[in-house]
Amino acid sequence: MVKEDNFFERVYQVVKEIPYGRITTYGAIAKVLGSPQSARMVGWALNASHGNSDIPAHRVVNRSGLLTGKHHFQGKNLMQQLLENEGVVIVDNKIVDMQRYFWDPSISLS
DNA sequence: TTTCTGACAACAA
DNA sequence: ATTGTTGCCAGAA
Repeated sequence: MVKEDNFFERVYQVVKEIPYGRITTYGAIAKVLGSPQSARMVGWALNASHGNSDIPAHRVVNRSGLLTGKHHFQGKNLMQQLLENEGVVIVDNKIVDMQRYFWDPSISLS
C-alpha cells in the first residue's frame, strides 16, 4: 500500500488543486470527499498539514468566507496577506464577494 | 478504555 | 436575527 486513502490525503489533494487567486470552503471540500457534514475533519486535516507539502491552507475558509483558521498561521494576518497577494480582497478577516473567488473542487476533479 | 476537543455546518428554539 | 446544540471523524490526554 503506497497510496493512503486516508481522509486527510484526499483533503490535501483537493487543497493542492486550488488554483491561484481562488478559494474554497471546508464544507465544499468535505462534500466532495463524500461527507458534507465532516467539514470539521477538513480543518483538522489542514491542521496536520502544517509543515507538510505545499498545502495552501490560506485558500481554505469557512462557508462564510471568514478566515477562521488565520489563528493557526504564523503571523497575525499572514493568511489575509497571502490571499490579498493573490488578488483576493479581504475586509475584517472576511473575503469580499467570496462567490467570485470561490472554486468548486468537484469541477476541477471532474 | 473513555472523554474531550477541534481551522465547520446545519438545525432548533 | 441570534444563540445554543448536535453531527461528523480523528487524534490527544
